[in-house]
Amino acid sequence: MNMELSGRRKPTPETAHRTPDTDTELSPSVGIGLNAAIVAVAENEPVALVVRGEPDRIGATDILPFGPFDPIEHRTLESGLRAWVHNQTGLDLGYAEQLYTFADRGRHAEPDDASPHVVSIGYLALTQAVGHHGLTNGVWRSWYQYFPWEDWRRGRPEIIAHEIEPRLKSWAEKPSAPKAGSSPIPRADRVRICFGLDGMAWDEEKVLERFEMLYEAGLVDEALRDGRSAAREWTDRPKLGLPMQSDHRRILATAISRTRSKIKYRPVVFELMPDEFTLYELQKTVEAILGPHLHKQNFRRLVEGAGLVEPTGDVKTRTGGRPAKLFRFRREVLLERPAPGVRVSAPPVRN
Amino acid sequence: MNMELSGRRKPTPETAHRTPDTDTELSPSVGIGLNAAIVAVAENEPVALVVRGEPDRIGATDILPFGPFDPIEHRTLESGLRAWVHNQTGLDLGYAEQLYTFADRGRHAEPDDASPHVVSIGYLALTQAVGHHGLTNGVWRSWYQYFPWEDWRRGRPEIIAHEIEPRLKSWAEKPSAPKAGSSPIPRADRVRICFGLDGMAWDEEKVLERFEMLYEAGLVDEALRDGRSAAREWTDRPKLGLPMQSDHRRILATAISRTRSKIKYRPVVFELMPDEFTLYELQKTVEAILGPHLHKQNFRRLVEGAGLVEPTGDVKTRTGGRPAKLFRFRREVLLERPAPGVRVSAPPVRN
DNA sequence: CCCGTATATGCTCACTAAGAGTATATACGC
DNA sequence: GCGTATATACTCTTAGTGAGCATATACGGG
Repeated sequence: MNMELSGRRKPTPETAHRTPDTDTELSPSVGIGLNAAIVAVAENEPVALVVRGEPDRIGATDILPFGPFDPIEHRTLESGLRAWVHNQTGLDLGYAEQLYTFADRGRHAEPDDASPHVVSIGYLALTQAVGHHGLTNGVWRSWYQYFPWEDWRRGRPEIIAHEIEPRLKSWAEKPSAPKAGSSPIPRADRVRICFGLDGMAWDEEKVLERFEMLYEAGLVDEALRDGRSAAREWTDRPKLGLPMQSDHRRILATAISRTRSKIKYRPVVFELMPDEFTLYELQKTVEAILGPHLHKQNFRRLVEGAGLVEPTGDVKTRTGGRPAKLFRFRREVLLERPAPGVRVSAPPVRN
Repeated sequence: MNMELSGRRKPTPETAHRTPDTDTELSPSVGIGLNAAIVAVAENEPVALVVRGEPDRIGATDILPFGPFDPIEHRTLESGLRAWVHNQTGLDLGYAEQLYTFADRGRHAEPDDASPHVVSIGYLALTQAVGHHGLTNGVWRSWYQYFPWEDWRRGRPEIIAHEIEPRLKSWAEKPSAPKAGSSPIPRADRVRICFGLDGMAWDEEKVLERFEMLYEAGLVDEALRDGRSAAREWTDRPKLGLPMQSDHRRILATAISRTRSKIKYRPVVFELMPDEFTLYELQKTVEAILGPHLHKQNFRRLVEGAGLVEPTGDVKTRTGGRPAKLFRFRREVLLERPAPGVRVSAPPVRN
């Protein structure tokens, strides 16, 4: 509501030099877009649901399901999102949470100021890739296709040492635009921290920071499309992951960050799992999302000790070895602990 | 950007039953409001900056600084927020981060459907209460005036046992509206978890959940104003904290939640501190925000061991005892650790 | 001037959680 | 039947954290 925004009253009589112009239209020509990053894990591969559109000027075809928010038709932001996702993909979302509201990027992309400005509200949804109830449109794509530098499952991805590290280091040597206010952290340090260079630990949660740094350095296609000068300055700009249309790749990066962080203190992994699963399957799912730094015995102790799962009594055979006990999510843990999750801690420095 | 929202292209040709009506106005009549929860700590009291308006229909006068987002004038959401805050209070914000975008509450408050619908984007800002550069309007109010049940500094607040617990328990006995989909957690369990009843631990981060539960149960004034039936059903509804106009109290609750959580993994306390401070002052500030569950010696070991502070060499005398060493924030910690913060863990169950 | 008090600071101990290694059990395939 | 792959159990070590005790230093009152 924000009644004071609806033109009834001025905020405070004594207020300052400029008060909100509450008697005229608010935020003229601002559209609100709802974007869904729908995440699942299929065969140990973390995937996101994308729909394909016509290639844009940088050849990006992939789009996250989206649609404008209509306050008449949609009771809430989230229900609007669910409606759009259903209409575009046939999927009925389960778990969904709001991520972030973006409005400040890509203004350069559309110099035509008559076009409406858009604020996009990103959502994260978690679901099972198989047993998706009625998917009619869209494909599941590994999120590491868009962010190959995030895939540490087979060790440190080579793209970091070969492509990213040298270019970011040369970018760091250029002077950054001086910002007003406090002394900013030098670029070289930001690079080190973001990408875990020179002995710094790799922090798997910094997905968004890394993508934004690559954007700022002009190293992802979207930066070129948006007319960022840093992008034009490269003579040998590599292809760092698949681009997406609009700022959808940034929203997906936010979704990955949030998923990686939330899995540790809320039992959201189970949104990605079938009803029954073995502990090994659960571990593989967690590793698909976080990276493979998990010790099998400790993982087992962790999830059982935290009361996150309970055995069903059945076993799964044909695993290639001793049959594995089947488990299910133990819902009662929600009633017992304030923040249950797969509390794996950061891996040691692996460079 | 979001070019596909700007009327240039349809999302996907093969897309489903209904595609976004991109040829007409997007999200008609949606205004975007920017709201700032500006937090400081003054004399060991956590405070928020509010401006006073005319009383609304429930007598609420307090408003968070706010204003509509204007995409022409404001380069980014955050810069728009800073402009509004400056204009309304004279304050130049330092640290600010986005909290959440609200759109789904209080529709009942304004049955006049011709009034524009508003989406409000909440921001959290942290600053020093003293040395505020040029505050011309607005007052600092303890955030516990709005959320007295959150103030555990003198033990468990009596308002929980006297007012909240009995009423929430009787509310929990009423049947909740059955929701479609998965089996929801019973109200009684939600109450226990939210407010740490019956031996459950108090989780100081659940500020928003608690406020929303009180709203849902009709126990805060805003619920009555919004015409929630649960609010009308109470014959002896108590006054649970000061109400605010619009949904600003909810935004403040979100801000407190975020502050309490973020202080643990990012060095944001220092935004609230003067340049030089004693460890005891730092501890008191942390306790003002989180609650007083800190062991002095361990706190000291924690912040020094984490490299968060460094001694200035000076001491502060007239402390009533041995002079205390003065410290300052050690900025280099940002370059060393991925997630530096005052990593205090949850207090033991205290009921 | 000395001593009580309040605060600051240092040290130690116990308990727990987490990383990592070793050993044993059980099914499947050749 | 036996090798192999996987599941499961047990143990060791180390780091972190909660908590208590001891000591240092200034201020104020008798």
